[in-house]
Amino acid sequence: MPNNQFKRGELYSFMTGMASTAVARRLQKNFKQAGIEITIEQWSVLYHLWKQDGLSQQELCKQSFRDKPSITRLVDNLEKLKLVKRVPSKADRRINLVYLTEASQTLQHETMAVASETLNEALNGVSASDIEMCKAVLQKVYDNLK
Amino acid sequence: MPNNQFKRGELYSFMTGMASTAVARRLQKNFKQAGIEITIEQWSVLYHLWKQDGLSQQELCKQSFRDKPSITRLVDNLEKLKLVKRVPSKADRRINLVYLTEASQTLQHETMAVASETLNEALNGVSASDIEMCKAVLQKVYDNLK
DNA sequence: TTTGGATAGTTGCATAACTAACTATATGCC
DNA sequence: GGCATATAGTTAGTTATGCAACTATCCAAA
Repeated sequence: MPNNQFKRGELYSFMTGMASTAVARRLQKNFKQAGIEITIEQWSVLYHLWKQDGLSQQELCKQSFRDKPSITRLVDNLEKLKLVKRVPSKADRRINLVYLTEASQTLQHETMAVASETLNEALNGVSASDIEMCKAVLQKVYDNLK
Repeated sequence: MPNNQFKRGELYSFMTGMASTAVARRLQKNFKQAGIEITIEQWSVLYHLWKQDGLSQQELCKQSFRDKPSITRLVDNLEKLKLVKRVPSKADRRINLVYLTEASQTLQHETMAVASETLNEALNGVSASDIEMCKAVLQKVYDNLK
């Protein structure tokens, strides 16, 4: 086994996603402060629907990197909040297509503004090239484990 | 508001900690394959006790970046598994000191080996200098939000 | 046509997270 | 001493995750 490039104390923060946890927590807090009453997990589902409405739950699984039960329950909760609606596919009755409601359509700009602000807070003082480097490493890590 | 340095599609993966989630999941899987029946959250608590045994729950909160209820329940579950033991402090009866058991002391090397392997998998093909850069960015992000 | 395998989604169970409200103990100031 | 305040830890409620087992539907090959 090759020596791992992380020293022992650094291994921990990488393993436990210290930075991304902090970002997620701050985003949640900023949503709340802006009067937006959704969780970041719910937001992440809406995020994909804003890009393309009417995705199936299966497609939401893939795009949000969650398993099927997680999506089932997130969509359950989003439906309770009247932010999405399940519509059975006519072509294949196994499939539920998930559609945005008017309420969630209007949420898009508001939440994206908060997310951008949060990201600016998080990345304050980090150069664009360092961000690019970091993104590339994280992508590589993800691909390595896929 | 300044333009944020992430393009829209990239914002998402950063916000949701795609890479660190993948690492955590893989580590959990590798623990299981090695016959180690603990969660990575439990492991992260033991990790701090291996560095210094007999920490209070409050100190575990700080070091593992969790709130008090989370630590209460993690210690509950670790105690059920006979991996730690709560000992009330004699100096201050509000405080529980958390001590490793023999069983968890022997777990240390085994789990650290699996963690190192997992990290090597994750970082395969990433240069040492890129890792340094990435670590620095993540640390900066964490500090920005602290 | 039927049967067996694959796919989409749901449900149950255990663990873990955050918030808020709570108990118990310690400490400092009058 | 006694009261206010701070600190350590627990409990309750909601949301989310992972795994395993389940139902329903589709499809293809015998």
